[in-house]
Formats: sequence, structure tokens, C-alpha cells
Amino acid sequence: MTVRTRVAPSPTGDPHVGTAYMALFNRVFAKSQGGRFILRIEDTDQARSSAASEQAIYDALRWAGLDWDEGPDIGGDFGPYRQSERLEIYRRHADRLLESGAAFRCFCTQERLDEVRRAQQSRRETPRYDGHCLALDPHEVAARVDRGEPNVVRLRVPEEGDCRFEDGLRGEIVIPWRQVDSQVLVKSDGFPTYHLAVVVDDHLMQISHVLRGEEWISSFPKHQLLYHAFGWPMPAHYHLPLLRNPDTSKLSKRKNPTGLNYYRRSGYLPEALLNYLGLMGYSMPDERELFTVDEMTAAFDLNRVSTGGPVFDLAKLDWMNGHYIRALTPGQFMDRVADWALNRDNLSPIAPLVQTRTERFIDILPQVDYLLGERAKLTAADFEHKTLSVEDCRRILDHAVRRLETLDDWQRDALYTAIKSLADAMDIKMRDFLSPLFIAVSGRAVTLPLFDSLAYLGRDLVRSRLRSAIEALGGVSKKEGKRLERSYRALV
RNA sequence: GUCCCCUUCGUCUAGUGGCCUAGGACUCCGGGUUUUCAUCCCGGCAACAGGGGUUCGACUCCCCUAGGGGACGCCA
Repeated sequence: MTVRTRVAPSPTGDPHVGTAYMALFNRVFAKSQGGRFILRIEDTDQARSSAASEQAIYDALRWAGLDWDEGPDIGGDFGPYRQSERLEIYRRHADRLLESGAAFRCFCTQERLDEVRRAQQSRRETPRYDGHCLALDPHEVAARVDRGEPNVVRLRVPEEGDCRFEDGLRGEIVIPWRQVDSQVLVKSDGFPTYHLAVVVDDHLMQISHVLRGEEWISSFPKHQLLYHAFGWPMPAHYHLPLLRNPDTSKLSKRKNPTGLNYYRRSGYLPEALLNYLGLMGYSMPDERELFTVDEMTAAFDLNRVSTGGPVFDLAKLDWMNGHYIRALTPGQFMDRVADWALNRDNLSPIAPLVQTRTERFIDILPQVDYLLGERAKLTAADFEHKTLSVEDCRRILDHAVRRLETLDDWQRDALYTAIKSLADAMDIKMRDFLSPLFIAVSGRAVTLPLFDSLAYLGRDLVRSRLRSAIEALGGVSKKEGKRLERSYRALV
């Protein structure tokens, strides 16, 4: 049997370090077995998926060196590899489930479902579909479908007993069927949900081993039900531990840089990042800590993957990155620095901004230090302003973070429009509103134009600087965070 | 709240019943080399969550408790 593994990111937002983590282990395992590693794009969420984000995934994974044998952009024998291009396949399979009775149509409105959920929660029950449409008369169902009444397809779940399954790392896992919800398999827009798509695709793409995050353990029973309903053999499943924040919660961008682009733009070498990721929940048989992906592949042993959630520790990553940088020859070092940022392509957006402000070339570097390097560390004193209080600054920065988080188009003009409308909504003069942003981003009040700087730095670096600025201003308590969230929502 | 997963130094980890006086790495602290700094070298601090079993013998096996995490969406 050929080993085939996959990584299946959804193209929503920025490429995540967790995606690289899963890609690394899937790729290393497949290659260690002489198998193939597949990239599949899970873009079944029409509202959140974007072509730009999909492209960003390709770029980020290629930067990391985690290339794939089959994928949407390079093709392969089991395509298409983009789920939005497989709708007909899912529809056909959903019909099979409907015919066999493994699934049923549900006409419940969002309002009714919300109400049911609320009632269940107030009774302190686990929110769960209440079976309202489970036993509809087939003729009625057909008639309502013919009338074009919106509906979804749901999975029929056993009322009693336990679901048992084998996890390659954790042994047998037993989950009571009562815990499992009648999952929606096909949404009212005709798109499948993850659960249907993942099973159908993993089967049709002949995936032999599924290495994925442990967040999927609790939905495994649904997948098992689907494999059984289709009469398909199940791939071996391995639930890898989740990367953690220093406070041990699941790695999140609010608490840690999680964007691959943050690491790329900050000047981490991909081989260092990958080496570090290879140490998360894994150790080499001979305990060596410095190794390449090829070396990891040559010695890989799935049984050495551990199950405790590892904290992503920037201090050790930094040390390791430094180690890899020092190991370069001076020539390689210069090439890598040029690849990173000191090249025409990367410098060209900055050049026109600096040129008009330059009398002698010696004036250039101090102006661009914060664009090409880390900006100076801030204290509350840096934000002092004639009319804005510390609280005002925190509120501005907080709201700016929230606003920029949801901004799709990370271009100068779009950034301006977003920030301007926010300042107007908060009834603060643009000139004042921008002051803490200038400090947060560049470390000083007099500097190159803000929106060009934001555009140049990119989402990940900007988020990280804004957040650290808020920390410098005393940070935001849980309570204040909630207040700020309400205040923000009242504005937009 | 319900269900599931997890639990060795602050962090990443080694350890598969005796090799453990629990090893390595990062961080931190001390010292050395270096015109400074960094590198490099040497040294140090620091852990088996708790309680019961099983066993001649438990970090290792079992149970309970505690703690942490995840899931509970027409998101993935």
C-alpha cells in the first residue's frame, strides 16, 4: 500500500504556523515511507474563503520548503484538489446517504435552531439537534424540496451505545453516541461541511494515514459513521497534540504570533522554524535537537510523537534561528539577508517615501529602521499626548487592532479608509487618532507616512506591534477587554 | 455544564519495571576566552501533580483525585 498523507488548510485569513506544523509531520511521515504528500484546499466556507488567502498558503508553505506532490496548483491523479470544485462529488455522495437513510433532510430555520440551543443551554444541557425533522414523511420531504424550501442534510446518529475507535498515538477512544450531534453535512447553499468533505475526499484521494490536530478527536465519531455508511475502509488516524500559548491555551494570534508571515518577515530561516517545529511533540531516536527535514525524514518514527500539548517557546526558536544564521558562510548570509528584504523588489515600495525626505544618503537608514528592523521598545511615556489620556490611547489601539483584523484588503488606501471611518465613529480627530498608531508602529511621532508603513509591514507585524504597544500602555485586563469589545461593537 | 484528551525541571523533551544519585536542550545565574558586545567553553539552579494499589522492585502498569487542554456552529 502506498502511504498518502495530506494537509488540508482552509484559505481563511493568514497562513498559520499550525498548518506548517501539520504539513511538516504529514510530509515527513509520507516521505519516510516512500509515500506522497498532498495539499488540499478546504474552501467550503464561501463567506470566509478567499483566493488571496489560498495564494498566501502556497507562498508560505513553499517558503518553508514544505512542497507537495499533488495539489490544486500542480494537479495530480486525484483532483480536483480544491473542494469548491468538487461540489458535484459531494452532492452525489450526500444523495447516497439520503437514500440509505444514513442522513436526512432538515428544514429547521436558523431562528428555531437558535431557540432550541438557548433553551438547552438554560437547562444546562449539551446543545444538540433535537431531532425535529428526523421522522418527516418522505413525500412531504420531496414536496418541500420541490417547492424549493431551503434545507440542509444532517447525519443520523445512533441514540445509544458508544463509538469506539483506534487512535494510532492514543489507543482506543470511546465516545458515547449521545454526545454526538446530528451534524449538518450539506449546508443550505449546497456546499458540504468539513465533515462530509473530509471523509469523501480522504477516501477518494486514497489517503492512507490522517495526521491531524487533536481538536478533531471529538468529531471523529461523525467521520466513522460516514465511512461505515459508505462502506469504505478507514485510514489510520493519528491525532497530534495542539501547539500552545505560554499560558497553555491553544495557540492563538491574540497571545502569540501565529502567522507564518510574521516569522518570514521577522527574518526567521525556514530551516530553523521547521527544525523547531520538529521538536514540538517529537524527539529524534538519538535525541539530537538540530536536524534538517531530510534528516528528520530519514529517522522518522511515528511512535515517538508524544501526546502532551507543547508550548511554542519563542526563546528557544530564537536561539535556534541564531544557531542557523551563524552556521551560514558570509556569502550565504548576505544572500539570505537579500532574499529576506534587502533587494529591489522589497525595497521599492519604501524608496519613494524616503527619497523626498533625504538630503544625504546617510539620512536614509534612521528613517527606515522600523520598517526593516524591530522598532524600539516602548514605554507608556512614549505615548504622552496633549489631549489623549493613556486610556484613550489604549482604546484607540485596541479598536484599531479589531478593525484591522477584519480588513480584507491590506492596501494603503483601504487601510486609510478603515482607520478614518473608525476615527470618525469614535469622534476623534484623525490627527490625534493617528498619534498612538505612529508610536506603536514606528516607535516615534515623526516618521514616514503611516498607511504606507502599515501596508509595507503587513498584517502580522502590525498586529504584533499594536499588541505590544497596548501592553506597554499597561495592558488590558479581562474586564476591560470585554468593555472595549462592547465599545467597539457599538461603533461598527 | 457534558464528553473526550493530556500530565517528568519555568519551557521543549529523554525515559517502555531494576541501567535514575532522573539525562539532554532553551531560559536564568556564576566563571573563563574575547579591546566592548555577541559567539565559544566550563559550571550551577531546577522536575517524575497528589493519593491508593499491582510488584521483590515503580517515572514507567492499574484505579481515584486534582490540574491543564480540546470539542460541543449551516467554521474548519
